[in-house]
Amino acid sequence: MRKTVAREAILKIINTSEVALSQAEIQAILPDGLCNRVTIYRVLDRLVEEKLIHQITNIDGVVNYANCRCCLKEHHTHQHLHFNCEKCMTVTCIDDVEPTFHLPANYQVNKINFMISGICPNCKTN
Amino acid sequence: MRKTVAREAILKIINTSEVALSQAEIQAILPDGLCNRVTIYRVLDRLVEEKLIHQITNIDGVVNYANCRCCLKEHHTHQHLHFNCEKCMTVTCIDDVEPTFHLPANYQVNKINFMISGICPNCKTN
DNA sequence: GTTGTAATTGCAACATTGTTGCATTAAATT
DNA sequence: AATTTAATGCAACAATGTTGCAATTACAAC
Repeated sequence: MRKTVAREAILKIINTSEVALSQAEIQAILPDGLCNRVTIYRVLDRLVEEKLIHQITNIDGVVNYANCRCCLKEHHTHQHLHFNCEKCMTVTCIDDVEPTFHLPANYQVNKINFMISGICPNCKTN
Repeated sequence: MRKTVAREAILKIINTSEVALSQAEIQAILPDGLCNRVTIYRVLDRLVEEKLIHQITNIDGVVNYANCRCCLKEHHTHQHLHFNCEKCMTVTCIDDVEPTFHLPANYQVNKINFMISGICPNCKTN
């Protein structure tokens, strides 16, 4: 929970990004040599623990991270969709849509990860 | 699409399993030396293409495969939940639940992957 | 401001999951 | 039985993520 250079830089990248980002993408954005690859993984883990960012597993298995803008108003859940465009490869939160589901009794829910992949409106028209 | 030993063995394992299985799990079940690790990946890819099995990406990023028992009756979609127990680590189809969602206009949907992780009824009582 | 300490980082090495190119083998058609 | 081409095995690679440990740094106490 210390305010380190790596932590601040990574948090800023995520908070100013319109899309969810993977560790590799964050590393590419960070100034070269600002911190080690492993540090990024560890900072991301901590930020998720502290519930400052969301963790989203893409359909291709890669973990993405996003800010909590979309959830600030309400309760902090991940119960909204994420969309992965197969063309521009971006992962975005579909903020306004909260899918409804009903689990059989006795299931304890810890994490929710709803992903849809396809073509986003941007890529569809262009 | 040839009827090979590897293909038949892998398909049988998936079709008789109550839970979704990863490549590693299938390899562990297969008789030792029946086929190469790479062959398993390739057979699984083909079976998915031919829509004989389902592909599910777990929250931990590992891809799992399951049969289509639950979808035989209706149209062939993946629009049902999958549950990953954090204790027994199994991935199961929640057959009867079809979550509803509503995407904004102009999104083209190709794949759906709805995962929930937590504790399954079995592990909860035991 | 200096010191102490515990969190954080860098590095190297490893682990897991998945992919690719190419030569070899085998299924199935004739 | 011969032919064709899909399927396989092997080796090598690639991407993503993890771990142990020594070195560094944030920050609290003095």
